[in-house]
Amino acid sequence: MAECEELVLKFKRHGYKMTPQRRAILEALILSTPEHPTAEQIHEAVLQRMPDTSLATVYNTLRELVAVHEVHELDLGQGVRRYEIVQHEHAHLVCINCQCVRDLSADFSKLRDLLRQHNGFHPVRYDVIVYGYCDECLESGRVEAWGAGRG
Amino acid sequence: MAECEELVLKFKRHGYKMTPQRRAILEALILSTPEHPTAEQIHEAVLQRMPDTSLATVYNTLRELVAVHEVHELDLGQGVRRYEIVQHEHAHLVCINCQCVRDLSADFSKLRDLLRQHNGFHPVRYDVIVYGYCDECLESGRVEAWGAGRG
DNA sequence: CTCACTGCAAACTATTTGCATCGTA
DNA sequence: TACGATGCAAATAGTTTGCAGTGAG
Repeated sequence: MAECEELVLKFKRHGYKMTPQRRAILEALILSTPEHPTAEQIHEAVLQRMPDTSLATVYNTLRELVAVHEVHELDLGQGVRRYEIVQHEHAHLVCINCQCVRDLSADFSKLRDLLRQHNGFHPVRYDVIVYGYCDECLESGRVEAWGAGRG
Repeated sequence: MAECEELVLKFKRHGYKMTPQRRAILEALILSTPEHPTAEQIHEAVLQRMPDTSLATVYNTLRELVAVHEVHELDLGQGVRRYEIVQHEHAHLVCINCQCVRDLSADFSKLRDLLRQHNGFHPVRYDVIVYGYCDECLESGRVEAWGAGRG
């Protein structure tokens, strides 16, 4: 897995030591990035290879990866943070029924233009989240009151 | 405050009883919406008029307001939820230094178009967050390493 | 007069931290 | 070998919940 070695090198380049736990965390992260895993989910994946790894180590490593801008921490309004390897610009589609998360390629040029005009704020990062229902939920009838909208 | 009576009526219309605590919460929410207050901040404001109001009541009322779509709950990646009265479509500008939050009027038509093409997801709500630095922070020199970006 | 709402305190959940031990560079 | 990384358990912070008493409709 070339992608993994790349990430390992980047990590070392920042002065961090490479341990088996950290390598397992990086691998789990790469393999599960499309699912936008939580720290817990990464921990579960890591446990299969390194049964004694603690959740605290996962959190610590993730914090370091975020600090060196190799990983994005996502707050998608679910009360849990999710993580993804830094990649091309995209929006997140969050299903408010099954909580799954998908990517949607999109460029934020219009938003950037708007901010360029609107003096007074200096953007660093964009987070575009769309809440709604995924097809799987709608088709399987798991969403009851879809369309009614009464609380 | 006409806006407040309107909200009170909407709230009653959903079958909820109106209590002095709830009225104070609605008023605090209307007055402080531009600041995108947290539950704590709303609680503090409410305490000035109703000194015995509990934080739990604030949370409960906010949950109900969110359920009937009168209020939006915002998760801006700060570890706290913020609240705002539902209003016109806009993006949020979040200062990663002082944590202040501003609105930016913007329409999400391009994003909607993109989603219409991209079958497989049924949008309900859009959340556009821009993280960066506000002018106040940059001008006052409160941001040290601005531009360097080294962790 | 009833049942939804309240305050309080305890529970919960996600995340962080302190500390003694371990292992990479 | 030295010092950063680890596991564990305890601490923290935001939010939710259970319960007995209160008050809006």
